[in-house]
Amino acid sequence: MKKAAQTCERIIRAAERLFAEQGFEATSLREITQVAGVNLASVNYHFGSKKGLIQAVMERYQSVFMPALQQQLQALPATNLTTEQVLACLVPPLNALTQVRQDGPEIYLRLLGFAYSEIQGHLRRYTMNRFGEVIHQLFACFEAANSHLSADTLFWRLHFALGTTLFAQVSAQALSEIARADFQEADPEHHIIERLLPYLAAGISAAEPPRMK
Amino acid sequence: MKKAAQTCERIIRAAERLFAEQGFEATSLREITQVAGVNLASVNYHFGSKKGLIQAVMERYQSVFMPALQQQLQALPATNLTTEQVLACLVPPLNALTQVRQDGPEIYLRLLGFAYSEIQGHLRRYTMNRFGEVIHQLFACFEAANSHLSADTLFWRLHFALGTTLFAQVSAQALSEIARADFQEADPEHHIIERLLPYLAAGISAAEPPRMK
DNA sequence: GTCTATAGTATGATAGAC
DNA sequence: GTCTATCATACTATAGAC
Repeated sequence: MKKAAQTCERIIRAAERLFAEQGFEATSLREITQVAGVNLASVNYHFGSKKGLIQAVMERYQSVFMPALQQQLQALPATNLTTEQVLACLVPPLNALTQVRQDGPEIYLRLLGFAYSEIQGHLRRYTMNRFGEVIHQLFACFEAANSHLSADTLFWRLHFALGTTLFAQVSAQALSEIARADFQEADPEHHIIERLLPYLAAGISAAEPPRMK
Repeated sequence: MKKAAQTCERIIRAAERLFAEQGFEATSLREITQVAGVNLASVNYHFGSKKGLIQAVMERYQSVFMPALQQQLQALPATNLTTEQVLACLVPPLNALTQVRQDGPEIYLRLLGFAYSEIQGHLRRYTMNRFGEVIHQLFACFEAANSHLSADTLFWRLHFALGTTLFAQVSAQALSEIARADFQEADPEHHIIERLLPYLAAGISAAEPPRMK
């Protein structure tokens, strides 16, 4: 039947918007099905459970983002890597998410942020199982670009950078409103990523501080 | 009666631990009262509502942290400020939170993180009303230390830095476990703040990138 | 101040008619 | 595949006895 695919898509599109706005736990199946204009029971029919729906939503983005990232990483020069170059690899895969949905890049980062801060352990496990290899490649590139740093310092800084990005996106809307009021900034959040990259690159590559005892 | 103060304190101490571990929404009054060993109804008797309890928990920390921060800021030199110096002002007030509770510094940062990412609008309003002046002083110091940056760039970067810090603390436990496994790091999370400061300082003060159109 | 009992509401999930 | 109706469960909050 044609109806099924239509219902699935309506559910997915409503769910990803609401999840990105409010987080996973704060969004109820009732809300999703109401916005989607479908019956409450259809979520469980098509996705088994709320958890299944969450994974289906993430899968749509990861399956575009991760291969695109892999491609970018492989196109990097083998020597003289810079942190800026590696960070720049993340931008095209992010922009490619517009093919999933018009505002796909923002949606995906927000979903990631909630996945990380809510204790959705199953999501982290699922991502590492499915795309662990790409993630490791990305780490290796950062290591190549930062040979002046010890492995543990780089590890922490990369997670700081991930945290900065996710947090920035989750609070992007609120911050944009404040910024607009304070500085007459017309820019919507499209350019947050441009503001972010210099900050991230400088933070990641900062000289290793003397280790105090 | 003596009983009342005891009950209040048992509730507060249980609540702040659970809130810091799981977030505000994910922690139920049932869980809190069970851990505290008091009756379910006593929360509403003593604090009026769950929202009232949340504010009482935050107030205990803010009322120590904010005056200490104000004192640090006033002791800063009037000229030649550096970003590192301003950031360093945040450390003693944070450490002072051990007087609220042994693990007060970690607890407070985690509470802040959840307050920020969950849409606890009332918390933000309450904090700005109560301590807005100190926050503005802090911003002014960062401006003085970064005259090479435009006001809007600095605004974004300070929020990035706040995000980095909160996110780092919320994921500190998970990251510490991974780090311990990967690098035989014995350090518990005590030193996260030391790892954080160089990253933050470099990110905040990074040269302004050429503005692309 | 403390307790029991319960009202009132919202959730995820499912059985069964169509 | 879709719907209605409902179950089982969890939550915040409160009334009223002690």
